Amino acid sequence: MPRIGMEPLRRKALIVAAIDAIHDRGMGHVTMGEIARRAGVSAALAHHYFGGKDQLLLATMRHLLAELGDEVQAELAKANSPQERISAVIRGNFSACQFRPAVISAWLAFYVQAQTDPEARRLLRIYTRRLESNLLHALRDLTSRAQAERVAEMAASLIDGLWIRRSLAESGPDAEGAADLVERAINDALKRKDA
Amino acid sequence: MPRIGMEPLRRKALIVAAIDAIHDRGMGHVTMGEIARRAGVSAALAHHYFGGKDQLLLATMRHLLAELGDEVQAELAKANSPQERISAVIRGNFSACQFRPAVISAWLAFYVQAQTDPEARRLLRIYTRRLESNLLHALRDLTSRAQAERVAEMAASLIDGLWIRRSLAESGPDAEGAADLVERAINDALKRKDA
Amino acid sequence: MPRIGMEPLRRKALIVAAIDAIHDRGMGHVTMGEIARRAGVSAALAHHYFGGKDQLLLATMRHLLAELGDEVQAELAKANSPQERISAVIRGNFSACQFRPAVISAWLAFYVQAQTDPEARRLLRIYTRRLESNLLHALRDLTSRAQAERVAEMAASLIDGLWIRRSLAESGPDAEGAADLVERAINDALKRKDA
Amino acid sequence: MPRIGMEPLRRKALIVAAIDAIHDRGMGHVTMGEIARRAGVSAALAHHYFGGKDQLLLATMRHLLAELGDEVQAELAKANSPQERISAVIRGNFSACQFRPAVISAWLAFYVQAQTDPEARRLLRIYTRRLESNLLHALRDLTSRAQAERVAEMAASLIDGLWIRRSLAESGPDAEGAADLVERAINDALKRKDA
DNA sequence: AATGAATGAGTTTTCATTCAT
DNA sequence: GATGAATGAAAACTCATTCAT
Repeated sequence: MPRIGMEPLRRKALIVAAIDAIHDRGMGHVTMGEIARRAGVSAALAHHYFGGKDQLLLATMRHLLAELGDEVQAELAKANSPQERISAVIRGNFSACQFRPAVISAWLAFYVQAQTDPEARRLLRIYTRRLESNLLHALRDLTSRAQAERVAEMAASLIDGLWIRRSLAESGPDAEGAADLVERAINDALKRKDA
Repeated sequence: MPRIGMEPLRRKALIVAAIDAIHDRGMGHVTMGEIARRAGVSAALAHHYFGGKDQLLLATMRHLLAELGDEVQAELAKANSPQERISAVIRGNFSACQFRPAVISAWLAFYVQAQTDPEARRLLRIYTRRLESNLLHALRDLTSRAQAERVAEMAASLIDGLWIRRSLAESGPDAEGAADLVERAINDALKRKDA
Repeated sequence: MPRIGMEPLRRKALIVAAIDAIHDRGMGHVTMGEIARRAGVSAALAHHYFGGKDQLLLATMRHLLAELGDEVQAELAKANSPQERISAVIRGNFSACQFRPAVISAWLAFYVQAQTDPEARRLLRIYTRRLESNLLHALRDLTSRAQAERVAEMAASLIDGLWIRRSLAESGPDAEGAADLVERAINDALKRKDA
Repeated sequence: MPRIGMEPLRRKALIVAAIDAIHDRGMGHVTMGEIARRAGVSAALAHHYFGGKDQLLLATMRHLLAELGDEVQAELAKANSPQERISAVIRGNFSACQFRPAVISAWLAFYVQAQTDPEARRLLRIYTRRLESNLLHALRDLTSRAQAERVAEMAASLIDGLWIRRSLAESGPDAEGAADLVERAINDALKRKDA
């Protein structure tokens, strides 16, 4: 029962299905058929819209990247001080929507993909740079450039590390706890005088 | 020309080949044939030795895990103070052999694997717990139990995060720099009085 | 924006597109989608007009056949002697419109098609017989029936052979040269006394 | 029941099966599965040995080309005069093994293939040049260079044309008749004084 | 012990064709 | 009349795995 104007809806449905499929089956075992089935369409349609498995996966990654960017921006828009901006970046990264198991699985899978696929690597580098740049920006008002860079790198690594550990955790730190942990580490680091 | 006593050598060669293959082709694209070719044996032999692809991959993971454990133990054996023990755990985790791109790729791939494969998950949890336990042990002599736990979690996350970021870096933090970064964060955290 | 009276134009455009598509992609790789795209319509429409891929291809063949017939008839209409009629048949077969690479490719493809498809075979036999009959007719006034038949067969084969070779040629005989070659061969054959 | 040393046998069987399959189904409809089934092996094995459909088809073409070359060489080896050499080239091209319907179909299909596939084109050009060169060589002892070239081109075209017509014929010229027809045309052409 | 031979099961991919609008 | 949407069916291709030697 084809209706017109379905394309964007199907694309979105396929991307959402891809995230879940990656979580459930593992990147190595996702098939177009599986993804399409979850999205309620035929594998042929998924091909038609995305051109192939790899491109569907990259589109999924771009979607995740954009969503994360939006989430951080939304938090930043509400911030009124350097402290609040730091907090906003951190909380954006740990927002409910990002910290879901399926999404974490997908991010991890893309990190793996990026080891071999140049386009995935390029996309992931954008995320990496943006995170560091956001942190650096907020820290610049609080300390020296040299220390700001060190702290930003530490904070970015910590965020990634908490994500990756979360993927294994039965319970582990919830989003709230993770954000607090990062903020505390930043504050501790900023107290250091000699840096 | 089969010779006696070849089995352990073949197994080792296959595991090393698996690590490289995962790095070069990506976990999703490694094949028994590819691994066997790199190891200079037939796919049938790889199968014969390990019983199947999944088991070869798990054996590779166990190998990595054991190697990391040995490396940390070797560092710890040389340590004579709490501070040195902390440093030993960190440096063990960033040792030259562990911080090679191919090895990082493989670890990442196993994190992904662990999302769906219970045995991989079990093995990875062993690593996680061992790391935290090692850190906790060293920190117990320097601070309160509550703070030691918080700092250990932070340090463990930081180590994982630096690994994952390293996998994308063109240059990124070298092993030395990564270790320093973690030690500094631990020291900063320990200075905090209220915790 | 559908307008009335478009059907014949669409049909023609699709047939022309089919010829080009066969040339560019090869008969084995032509798709309805490709042909329709070249003709600027949807695949569904192509289907609607012709009833299916096979029928579009057969229509294309009929078009080529008709065009060749017309061209030979046009030349014949101007001929006033047996010699001129022979020349007319040959020149009709090598007329500019027929000797284009895309058209040659299409003819070749239909020869292949005819090996398995009875309708294509039937159509191609019509061409074959018409060519031989045209030649025979012109030759009957110049020699014995037996020799006329032999020469006609030789000439027809030569025409087909020059076509097929032309399809591979970087330069090869142009239409003019090809026609001269055939005429000369016919004249040489007619000089033979004993036949 | 795998035995060693099967590879060459399988390759040959697959090539023979490919020729028959092309004849029966038409190049556009041959499938690896069909060819493999005729050869009595799995489609996977055909892939394993040839790497893909295109390459199996090219291998088939190379086989046909080599066979034709051998056949002409065998005839040439027995020839002791220019006249006999000409006859040898012609008879080699129409030898029983070459003039079988399935083989003719395959050749035709490769002509079509050559319109789009550079490798097929290259291979076919080799055949084309070899035929012309063989004819030219034999003719050089009988007439001027200029006339030898013209006659060689005519003869080569005639050979190709007789093949292509044969592919449609219910009866048509048998190998013997085709060879005679070409020889006669050559002799007629050589009688011409002014060339 | 080791391997070439062989395949079945499964995946991606392609495409003619159908249908609601 | 014309098309975007959608798919079933079939094809190429991949690969872990088995087996005779």
